[in-house]
Formats: sequence, structure tokens, C-alpha cells
Amino acid sequence: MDMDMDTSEAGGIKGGSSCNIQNDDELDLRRGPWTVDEDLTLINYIATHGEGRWNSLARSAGLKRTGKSCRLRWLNYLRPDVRRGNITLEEQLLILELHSRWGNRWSKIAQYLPGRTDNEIKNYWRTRVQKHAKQLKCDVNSKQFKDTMRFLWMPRLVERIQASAAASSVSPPISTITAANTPSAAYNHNNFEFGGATQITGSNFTTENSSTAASSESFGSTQLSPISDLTDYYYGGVPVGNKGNPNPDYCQTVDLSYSDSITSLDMQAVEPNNQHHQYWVQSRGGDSADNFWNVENMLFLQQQLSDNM
DNA sequence: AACCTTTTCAACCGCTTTGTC
DNA sequence: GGACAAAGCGGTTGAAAAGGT
Repeated sequence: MDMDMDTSEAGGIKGGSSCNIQNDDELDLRRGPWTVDEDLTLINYIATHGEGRWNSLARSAGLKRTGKSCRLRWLNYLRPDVRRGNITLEEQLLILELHSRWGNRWSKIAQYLPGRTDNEIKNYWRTRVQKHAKQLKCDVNSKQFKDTMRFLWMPRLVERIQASAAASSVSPPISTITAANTPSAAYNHNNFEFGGATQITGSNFTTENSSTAASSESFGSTQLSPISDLTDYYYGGVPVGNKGNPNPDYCQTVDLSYSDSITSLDMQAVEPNNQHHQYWVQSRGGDSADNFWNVENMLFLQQQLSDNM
């Protein structure tokens, strides 16, 4: 096992144990942040010999690191196809959807976000999503929070993706719409039923071969419709991820265009400077990609939570 | 400017799964 | 089928950066 391997190489189970430190010293194994020289050594070695067999790789390359540490450094940081930087709206949407299906299966989720590592997705979930749950004083795994994500957060993400696509004039053609199946209608104050069977057709998660209904139940870990590998993903007609080139033919497009039926609340949702109604939760780093929460929604959720207690 | 608090994320730990003999 | 090693995974930690006072 890796633990055993580490024990034999690094000399201990607990990193902070004196035994471990002693053996680390004996083996002169390094820990902590990687230096530029170490990075270059690892990159050059893998460029020549390929990756894998991490323990022998570490020794052969002359790195005073465990094989495990080398593997992690390569996969999470040095690999040439690692994408860095802010998680895009599309990626956020995909993470939310896939997490609703698979839970904390970070590596599985990462397979559908090319260039993103499981570690990065995990960190995103913990720092952003769990933060919101904490702000709302509910458990991140609670039905209330999951419903909030599906009925408020995800439709809002779709809107923002659409809005940004429209702003950049590269939005793909969208078929005609009806007011009833716009995401706006789905969480319109008048139509919204928290956790109930509200009309959410505008934000159904679709794949090339499925039309998974976005019921609140589907947000749990059960009743998951199978998702095929190598599938292009669309959420509400918005391509949110792919394992290859998006093919519009695969898209079971759900009408998403805005219409005159958009309510005042909906308009506020895409109007970032409305100080009166909006409480934009700023994230450090300036992405603002997770700023979907407004006072009304938070109060609404809190009301639901108190009603259910 | 200095200090304190909060947030982020790279790296680690330990457990499980997979592969090989 | 058992033993062992390697790889993979998810949870957690802690240093550094950023924000707040």
C-alpha cells in the first residue's frame, strides 16, 4: 500500500512523529513546497523516461521525495495540460451537476473537466460551495441546500452563461422559446416552489443520450441515471463541459432564451450593481463567479429552513 | 503601517483499490 | 488465493496571500 510504501521510504506513518523526522533525516527526504530545481528535474526526467513507477522514478531522477509526492506534483501542477486559473461558469455548473450525481467523487468529476485536477475541484467545492452552505446555516448535504443549488444557483449560472455569451456575441443560435420553460420562469418568485415539483424544464440537465429530469430527487446520490463516458454536456442548452469537441447534433437543446416574461427579480439577477436588492458575496480573487446569492433568496431559504424545523 | 482574520490551495496523510508475483 | 507493492482517492492541514480594522 502507499502508506506502507511511505512508511518504508519516509520512515513513518505520522508526518509529525519524531520517528518519522528521524528517518526522513536519515533518508534525507524533502517535504513541503517544491523548488524550481525539483520541478525541472521531475519535468525533464518524465520528458525522457515517461511517467509511472513513481518510487523508482523518484530515486532514478535523484529527487529526495517520495514517489507519491512526485506523482502528486506532476498530476496536480506540472503536467502540461493542467489548466490553472479561475473556474469558469460552465465548469462551475458542471461541477454542481456532477457532484449532485456522484457526491465527493472528485477524480470522477475531474474526468469531465479537461485540465482540471481532482484537487482543484475539491478545493473549489470546499471553499466556495461549502462556504455558501455555512452562510445559510445549513448542511451542504441537506436537501434544502441541494434544492437551493438546483433551483436557484444553477439556473442563475445558466443565465449568467447566456448573458456573457450574448455579450460577447458568440452565443450559439438558440431556438425559439416559451416563457414557461425559461430558467427565469423556473425560479420566478411567483412560480417558485421550494423543493417542490416546480417547472424546471428550462434547466434540465441533458446529455447526448439522456434527458435526465431535474427532479429534486435526482440531486441525491440515488436514482442516478447513467451517464455515459465521453459525453458532451449541456445544462439548459448551455454546453458546460465535454470530452471532446462539442457537437451541436448531440445537444438536446432546451429553450433558454430570455423573453419578456422575465421578472423584475430575474433582471436584478443579471444586474450586478443593484445595491438595493443584491447582496453579492464577493469571493477573494475577484472572480465573482459564485456571486449568485441575494438577500431575498437567502431570506427565502432561511424561511424554508425554519418551516421545516 | 501594523496587526489580526479570513481565504485559498499545494501538499500531505491514511485508507482503499488495483496489479503482480 | 494470499502477500506485497504501487497507484489512486478523498479528507485534512498549514503556509502564504489577501482583506479588514
